[in-house]
Amino acid sequence: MRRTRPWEDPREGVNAMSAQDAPRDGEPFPLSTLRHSVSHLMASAVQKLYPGVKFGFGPAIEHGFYYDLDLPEPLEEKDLRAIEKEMERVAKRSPQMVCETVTRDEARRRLEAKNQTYKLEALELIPQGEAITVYRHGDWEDLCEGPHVDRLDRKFHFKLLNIAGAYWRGDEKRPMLQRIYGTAFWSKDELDQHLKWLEEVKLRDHRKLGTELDLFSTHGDAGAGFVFWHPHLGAVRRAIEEFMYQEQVRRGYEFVYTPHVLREDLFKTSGHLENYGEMMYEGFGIETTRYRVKPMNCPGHVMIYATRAHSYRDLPLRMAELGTVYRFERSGVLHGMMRVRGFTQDDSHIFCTPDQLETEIAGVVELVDTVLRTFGYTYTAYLATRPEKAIGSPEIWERATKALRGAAELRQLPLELDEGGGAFYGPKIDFKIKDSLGREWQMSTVQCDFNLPERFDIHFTDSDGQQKRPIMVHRAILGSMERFIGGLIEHFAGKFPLWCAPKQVALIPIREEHTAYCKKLEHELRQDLYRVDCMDAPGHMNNKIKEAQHFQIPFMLIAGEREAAEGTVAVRRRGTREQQVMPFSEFKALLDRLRKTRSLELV
RNA sequence: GCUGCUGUAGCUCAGUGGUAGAGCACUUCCUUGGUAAGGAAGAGGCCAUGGGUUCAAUCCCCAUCAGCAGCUCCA
Repeated sequence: MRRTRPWEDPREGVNAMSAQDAPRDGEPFPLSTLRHSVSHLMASAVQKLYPGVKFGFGPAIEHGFYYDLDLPEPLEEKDLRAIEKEMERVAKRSPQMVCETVTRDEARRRLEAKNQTYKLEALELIPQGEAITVYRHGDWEDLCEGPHVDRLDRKFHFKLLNIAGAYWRGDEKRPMLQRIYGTAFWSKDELDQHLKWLEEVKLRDHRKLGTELDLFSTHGDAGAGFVFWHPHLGAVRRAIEEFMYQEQVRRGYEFVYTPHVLREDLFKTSGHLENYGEMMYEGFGIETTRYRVKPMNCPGHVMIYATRAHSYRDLPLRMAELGTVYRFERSGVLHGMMRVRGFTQDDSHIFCTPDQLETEIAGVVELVDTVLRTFGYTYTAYLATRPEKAIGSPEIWERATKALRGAAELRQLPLELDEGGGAFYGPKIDFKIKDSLGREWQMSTVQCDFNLPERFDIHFTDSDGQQKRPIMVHRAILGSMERFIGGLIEHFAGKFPLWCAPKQVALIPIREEHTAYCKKLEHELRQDLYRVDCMDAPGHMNNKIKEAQHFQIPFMLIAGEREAAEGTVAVRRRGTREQQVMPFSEFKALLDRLRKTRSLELV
């Protein structure tokens, strides 16, 4: 799953960008043009302040722009403020932007004169015969295809946001430049709104909430990239696992468990060692044999399939496992729960005949829809077709791709095309969800695989008595528990719906003598498997209310003399300050309904 | 892994070349309170780890580990 960042690369962000990109409000230029021009403005200001600077690329991106720079000294946060000031000055002093078409030789001559080595390389990237343009304002000019705004003294607002390293041309073998990210809008209001959004993103960060709500931890002492689930998040995970278990059993899945450590030879057979070896941890010996920790669950499931002969009547076989896998990730990419070295996939492999492929995929598409909607996610599906390097005959690719399309049609699922984006072993549909902050994530996936059945030489006996090759469908709905639930923390901002909330009910006695009543209710709810806390430690009621609120507990039940006498509870819903007195039985009925329907609301 | 930054109490963070502080949390006592912080006292730190520089290092330098913003790569 990939996260689309506020300053996401334009290749990823094209769709999101186009929506806000139409010129409006009498502005003759689209927002992306403004941002591209502001990146030029920034570059020229940097040039003024750091005369030796060399320039890389400086495009507009989804939420702003960046420019890559080669500077002898590392920039600091405070330097950005100085650059912003200089930008204001330059915009005032030399607002006119001019485009000039030049010959290739002329462009080269000018860049050489300024020793702009990266730009010279960029010049070589422009195909022969294409127009070469230079954009200039004041005494600063840039090799650039444009377009740009006409004047820099138009009314707009910008802010430089952060500094980071970035490889020249995105290639880790090339030098690393310094990248300054910024953003720009036509109105102050929109800029402020965007900055507020960035703040909100920060507040919801699952790592921050993870500490505040006592959800999970990672430990340098225990090793980077390994998640410790605390009781609170354990409850969330448990609820979601049960939900997934039920939904899958309903759809004919059967649950299996496979070992975490397997013979190295098995990964030779599966091809993982060859194709995925860099992601796998070193092997180790047990007696005279080499073993590996599994990076994927597929070989284990194939082992189970291969234990006996299968008839076409057995198929499809839908094998599911919450399979924990371990993969090597470079230290710099680790990120809270989102990018880790050990994680549990809600994995499944469907062994089916080519004829069953379409129906099976349609079933997965339906399951994806059910699950994602339960969490309030909307999503987009992408059909990823045959890449350059692929195994399997064109006919079978054709057939599988057709099955994917057919399944989507059956479920009335619109497909975006991701040409050549398939795995080498088969085509797939990926689902990108949109969270409550409007960010896109790659999550569910359903993939056809012709490779593993071939490698493990598994078959089934068809109705004509012939031995045939089954197709394996790999599918994950949540992806991994770590990444999914990490995303969920941010999606809900720690305010989980009742059914999967860490603690569902807090019971608060007004005075110590009301504890017995609260304890009784606690017991009753707990017998019905509710996660409930009677806050009976000595201390003030107000403090307990504050604590329950801090932990985003959906319901507080406050009980004193009146309630104990009448068998009622004073209910306070998360997010409100009002209380509502009702019979306990009525409250219990509300709970039951919210849990049963997995309601996203508390009413 | 790479570039830059960071690592001080459970959490959030001040601070200093002469062995440390705040708020919240925690403990104890007082307070029995009807809906977002009652009062008082107390405990808690080998200042990430290992080297160096220095009479002296939490502070300066180097390395390691971990984290943060990105890049590259991914569930």
